[in-house]
Amino acid sequence: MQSFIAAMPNLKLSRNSHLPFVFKPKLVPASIDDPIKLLKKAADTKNLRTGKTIHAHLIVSGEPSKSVDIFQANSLINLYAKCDQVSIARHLFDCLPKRNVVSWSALMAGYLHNGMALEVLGLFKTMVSVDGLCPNEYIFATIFSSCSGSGRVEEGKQCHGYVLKSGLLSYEYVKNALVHMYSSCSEVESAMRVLNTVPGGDILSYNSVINGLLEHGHVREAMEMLGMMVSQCMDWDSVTYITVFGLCARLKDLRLGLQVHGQMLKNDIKCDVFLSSAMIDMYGKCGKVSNAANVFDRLQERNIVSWTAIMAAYFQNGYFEDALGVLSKMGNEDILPNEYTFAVLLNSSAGLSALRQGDLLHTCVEKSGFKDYVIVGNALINMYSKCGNIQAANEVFLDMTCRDSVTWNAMISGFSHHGLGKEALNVFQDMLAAGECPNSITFVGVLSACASLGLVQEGFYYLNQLMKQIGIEPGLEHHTCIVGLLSRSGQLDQAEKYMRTMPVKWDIVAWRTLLNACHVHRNYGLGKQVAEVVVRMDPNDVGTYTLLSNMYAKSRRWDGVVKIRKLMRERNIKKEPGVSWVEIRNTTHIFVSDDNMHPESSQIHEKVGELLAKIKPLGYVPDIAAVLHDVEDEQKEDYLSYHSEKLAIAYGLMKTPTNAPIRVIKNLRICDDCHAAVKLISKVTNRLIIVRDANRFHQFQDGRCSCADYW
DNA sequence: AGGTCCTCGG
Repeated sequence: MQSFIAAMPNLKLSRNSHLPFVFKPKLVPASIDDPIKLLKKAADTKNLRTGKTIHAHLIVSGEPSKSVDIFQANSLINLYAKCDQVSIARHLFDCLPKRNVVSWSALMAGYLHNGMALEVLGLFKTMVSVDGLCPNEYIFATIFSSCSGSGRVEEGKQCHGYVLKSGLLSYEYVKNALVHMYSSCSEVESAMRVLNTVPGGDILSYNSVINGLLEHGHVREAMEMLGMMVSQCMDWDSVTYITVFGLCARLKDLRLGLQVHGQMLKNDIKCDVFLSSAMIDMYGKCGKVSNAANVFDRLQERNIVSWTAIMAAYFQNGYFEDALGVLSKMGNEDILPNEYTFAVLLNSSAGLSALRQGDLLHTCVEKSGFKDYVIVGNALINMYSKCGNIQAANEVFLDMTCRDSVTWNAMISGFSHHGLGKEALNVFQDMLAAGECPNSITFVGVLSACASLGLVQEGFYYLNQLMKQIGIEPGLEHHTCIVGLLSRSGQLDQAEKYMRTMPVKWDIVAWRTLLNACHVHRNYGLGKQVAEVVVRMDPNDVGTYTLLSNMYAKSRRWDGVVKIRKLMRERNIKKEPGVSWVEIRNTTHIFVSDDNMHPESSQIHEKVGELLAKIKPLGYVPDIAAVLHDVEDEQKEDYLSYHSEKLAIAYGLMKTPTNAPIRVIKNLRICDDCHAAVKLISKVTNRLIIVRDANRFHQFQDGRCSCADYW
């Protein structure tokens, strides 16, 4: 095998490995009985070192005059292909004087495993047209799989015809691969036709079809398929369990999930990293974090996917700190995050509005080279947007080389939440120009943008014309946007009429939108009626009582205020205290209205007094009507000064450089008085102040707010 | 001597 040996480029063992065996003969038996068998074993266990040693042995012991042993050559190609050394496999292949079908199939499988599906299709053409070889069932299994990987259904369909005529479709491997090709290329009908009309086939085909259905959102059909599979009494393999757990996760069907878990234990299925991750995911999506943590804690073997799955389970159930905490535990075991991990971490930071944490993660993303993954870019946009830094979100957006619909939606709704309707609509225009198809989420952002700009006609145009054209059925959330749109422009009666006449099953969010509008437009008559509806829908919602009591107070109906307080006492509803927080360097400072817990409390109060004195000449009048009537008049102003957001902003002004923006997060809606005060504070201090309240973002700058006094 | 299915984000 002389030419073959000479062609072998990478034979010298890696720098830190042992010297070639000729100097250490005891490492390898003097003669190898069955090198083919050993090479197969090395390939199957991905043991490149052993494989190379055997290769070396073959070179040294080979008779120079002997011609190439095709069996040995194929085994070597297989070895390097399996060990992710495709270029070496290719080199050996190219140097072969003669190749057979096995040589081709081994090499093709190597390319396929390295994600180079198109290369496989090219090889196939050469094999047939140049070498004139006849493809067999092995080749077609690989070809169909390559078609799945590259989305080349047309080539796959031609091969489908061939395997049908030649009878190769009777091989289960071929049939499974074909079914999988159709399933993954969203031709599920064809997949089911092959599955049902060609005799034979096994559990793998069912796995493929159910997965294909799930991936394209046909959950009901996937469930039906599961039923058919169960009725055929097939033995499930571990992929079936993974598939069915995926189905449970999608349906959030905990009962089925537990049942399948039980069956899995009974049947003594080996739980590998794939299966355990699917289980963690299922429990997470079904809201059972404790079960997910249980599965995770018992794992013998964990990989990055297991870690990301448990992290995601915490995140999806609102345990953002726990999700972030997983990162350091991972670090202890020297596991490095990947793009999915970063996406979960960034979204957890977004959930906490932890800008500092998000910034740190952004740095890690840049350093570790994951910044160009779409899911990471999307998560960065989401994080910056939810943490109140919409400019940074936009920078990430503009910097992205590859965008998907989630990217566009994140930017549109980000601008909308920040009250930047114009920017949101511009991004929407760019999205259309870029050829990205909007979906129903896009239109929620677009309609909210119309609302914040008061573009009533445009809003209706998007709802009735454009959405129809694209084929998106308006849902509850779109109709709610219309309620907001009408309300915002002051057409409260129209909004109320829209809710009364449209055949929509309105939820509490829609009613609250109308209620808010009544509050902002001081239409307390309608407001009180709407509030009654909201209270009936959720008797425990503190916000509604607060709003209602506020409306009574503003219309000086103290009897109403008393009534509401009595109602709240009876129903044992406690008023949630106002809490605001602000991040200064590495620390989050928390302020609760009316308390003096902060160590610098007296300086802060002094600062608030100073600020209020500065803005009074600009027209600030404390809104004492908003304060409950049983408080002494001279105390009312004090009450207002100690609102948590005022304390947090004052502290931010004390502790940050003069040009730094201040970001405050508040648990409740910002009150009228604070809103008016902060506008003027932004003017006298010349600062950008961003407040995220329970509903939205307020960007205060130069005496104005991005919400245009509507929130 | 060679081949197929699967887990983590919105």
